[in-house]
Amino acid sequence: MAGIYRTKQRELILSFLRENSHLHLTADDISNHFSNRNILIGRATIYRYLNLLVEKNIVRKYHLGDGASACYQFVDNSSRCNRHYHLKCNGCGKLIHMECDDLDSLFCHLEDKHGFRADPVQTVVYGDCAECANKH
Amino acid sequence: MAGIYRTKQRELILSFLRENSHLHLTADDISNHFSNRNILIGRATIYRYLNLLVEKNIVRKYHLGDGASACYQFVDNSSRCNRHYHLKCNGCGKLIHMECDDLDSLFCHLEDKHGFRADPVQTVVYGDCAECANKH
DNA sequence: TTGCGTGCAAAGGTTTTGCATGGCA
DNA sequence: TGCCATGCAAAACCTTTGCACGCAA
Repeated sequence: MAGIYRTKQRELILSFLRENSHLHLTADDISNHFSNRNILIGRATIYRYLNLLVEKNIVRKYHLGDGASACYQFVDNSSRCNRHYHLKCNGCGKLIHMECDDLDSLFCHLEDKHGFRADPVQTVVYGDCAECANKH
Repeated sequence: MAGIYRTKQRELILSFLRENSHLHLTADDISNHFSNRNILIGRATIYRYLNLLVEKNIVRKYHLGDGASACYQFVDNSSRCNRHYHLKCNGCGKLIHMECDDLDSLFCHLEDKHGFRADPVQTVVYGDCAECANKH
């Protein structure tokens, strides 16, 4: 059985994720955040705890773009991040958080008509943002 | 200038991708396919050629799910794979290729109203398929 | 013949694992 | 005290790079 002890490191990591629940953080971001403040948390601890949190559905794991490293995001059920959608621009790499009723209804449609319960938090739409699309 | 020579290896890799344009293949899949047939193609060659093909928009690169390795898919402009959408089930891992007019209009909406030119080929919707959703 | 393409090996970056130690309950 | 969690280092994994050789044009 894992995840039953409350430790300093876990509190710190979880707080950091919670305070940045609007962002997609890499394991590296988390590691750097603490090493910059001279707080020592081993990378292994970070990875182990992140995997635990993903299993418990407390954080979400993404692979954004071609980058090799995974991103993690706190799942805040009370925030709007559950109600908006993520668009990732191939041109500038920008991640857009967008609220849109049409997208809401689309996800309902997928569930009602196709039986697929899509997860807006986890899904990322790739393409080109307005600025980058104009350049082409 | 790269990609100007026609070699045996490139023909083999491209044929394999084209014949499996409905699948998302990893570099490992490609490597294994040939090594199983005692055809020697170095991994470096595979990666270099795949990157070349991605640059030329002949294949698409994905990161599906939590897996660490990237997937590649031949872009067949004459097939329907350009007109349908990909749903990935978190439960069973199944990749669903779905055609849907509502999704078509959504992508138009994103471009018309939000200026975001979404790429349906590259975008994957995550969630639970009908079967897996019922289990919960 | 020229110069790109290849294979091998080594290096690079990210994530996982083994092990002894440390710390929560 | 028992057992999980931690940190370190090493390993595992995927991908890229350097280099000498091979091969297409």
